[in-house]
Amino acid sequence: MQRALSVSRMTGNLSTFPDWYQAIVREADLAEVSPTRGAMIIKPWGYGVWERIQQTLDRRIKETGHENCYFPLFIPLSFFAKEAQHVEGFAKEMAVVTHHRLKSVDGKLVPDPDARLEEPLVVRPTSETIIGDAFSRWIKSHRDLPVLINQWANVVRWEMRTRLFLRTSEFLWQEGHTAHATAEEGREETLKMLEVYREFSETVLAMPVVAGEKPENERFPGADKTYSIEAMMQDGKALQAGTSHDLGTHFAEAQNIRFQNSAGELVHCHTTSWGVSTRLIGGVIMTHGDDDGLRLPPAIAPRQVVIVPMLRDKPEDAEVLVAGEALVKALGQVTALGEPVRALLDTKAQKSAEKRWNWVRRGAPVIIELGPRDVAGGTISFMRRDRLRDGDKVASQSMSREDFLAGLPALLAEIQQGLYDEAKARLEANIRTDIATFDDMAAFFGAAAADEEEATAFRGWVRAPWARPTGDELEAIEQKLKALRLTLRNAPMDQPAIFGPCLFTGRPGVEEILIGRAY
RNA sequence: CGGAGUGUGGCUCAGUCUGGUAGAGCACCGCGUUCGGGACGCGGGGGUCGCAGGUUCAAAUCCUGCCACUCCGACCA
Repeated sequence: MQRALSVSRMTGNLSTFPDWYQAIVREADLAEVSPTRGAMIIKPWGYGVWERIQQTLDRRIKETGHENCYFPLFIPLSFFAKEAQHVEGFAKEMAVVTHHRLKSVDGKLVPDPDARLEEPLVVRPTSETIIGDAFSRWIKSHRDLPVLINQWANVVRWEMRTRLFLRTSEFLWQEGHTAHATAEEGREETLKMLEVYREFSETVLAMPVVAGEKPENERFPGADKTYSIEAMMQDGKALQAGTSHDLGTHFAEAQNIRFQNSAGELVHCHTTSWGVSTRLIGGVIMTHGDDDGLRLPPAIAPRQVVIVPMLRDKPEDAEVLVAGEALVKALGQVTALGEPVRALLDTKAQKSAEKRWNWVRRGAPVIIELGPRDVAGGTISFMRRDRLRDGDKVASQSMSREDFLAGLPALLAEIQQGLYDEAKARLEANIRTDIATFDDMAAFFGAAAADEEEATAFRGWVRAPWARPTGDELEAIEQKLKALRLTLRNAPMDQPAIFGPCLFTGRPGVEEILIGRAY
């Protein structure tokens, strides 16, 4: 069987998975590496996916009472000195601006030594510090609370090794920042946004996740509690797809965010922050992609229906194009998944066969081939990207134009749901809950695997009770897991009533935790 | 920063050991025949062979230095 991609994601072992991922990013026209180290160029189709993510998530952020705003890209260096854990967490990956002018020296452009900034500026790795500073001025009274804001922005983290969408030195995200009067309100906000992310990921991205609390060692620098949604990729690895942090009063104390309560006392706010990034696109690729390329859930597909006109440099071409334009218009009148259908007539001067496969690779959910016979007969011939093939053949179907238009909302909803169900089944089938000892777990993850093929085979995750150790004991466990290339992912929100013994210590368990390999 | 590897047209790579006019497939351009399941024929454009030195009549090829990238580790939401 011919594949659209030159690389298969599943060839017995998963050593080709990274190649497959890169092939999709390139061949689905999503992004490319840029001349700037570690940063990516997001191409129109990839950016279109991001815009869909923005639109659908932004609506949810606003529906939960938040407002958008914008803070500066540059943050004075001194702002980071205020919260010790925070600076320790980010110090090693900050881009710093030290000069404001270039100078030509011996024909080479260099920063002008006379133009050194009094105080260096950090390109934001996240905005808690500068937003907290604003909060300290905005908030005086309990009547000012809560403050609920969000910003869509780019941030920079100077990572050692980068991968398109998954870890880049610059990435796009949204970061929500809120301030509350009480610990209880802060906790509620943190969990509310975690739930927004879970619902968004599952219904819009069709990407099932496990929402839970991160263990102490994986917390955001300066947070009381960090929660995450974790998605399982097709190689069995975990992708942290979104985080929500209960910052307690750490940042409020460091930045003097205080208010007078109704009793007249001056007290610290409780703050939160939460974010998702362009990494989600990487998650979508590794959740839904197949050997023919990307498969986009209709909710985030920039174009849900693409019409490829069958043109042959003959007089009837004009009729086909007219019919195609009319069809785009008619599709725009159809409402699916709560919005007008996004359709495109691909008039690019390219062979139709080529265009068709380009849209297959890009993951357009429904691809219509519109030829003279369809125009004459009033029919629509189309293929579903989620069920592209029937054996070796491309599975194409045909129906009347009326039936197609009437059935399209249900079709797009079915594709959306089908992609979710497929991923959900994979997630559920690959969380082992029957592993009771560390050695059994090590064996399961192929610690003793003789060859590379066995060592890189699909594993999934282990979910097991643990005693929630802390400090040095947790550190030791982390190191032990690291030797197996494993990490603690999160303690899922849905916990049973009783627990077996701790996988690591043998003591009575207090909750269940997920363990797996991660991106 | 440690270990390994790779730098040759847009992409994937051959050629390097054994120095002798820079190649293939795909992609791209033109013409023709095709076109509703990834077409074919003929013609064509495009590369200072990562960079800088050196050896030589002659360097992609040999020598020296440097740089970049990839993978593994370290690091990392």
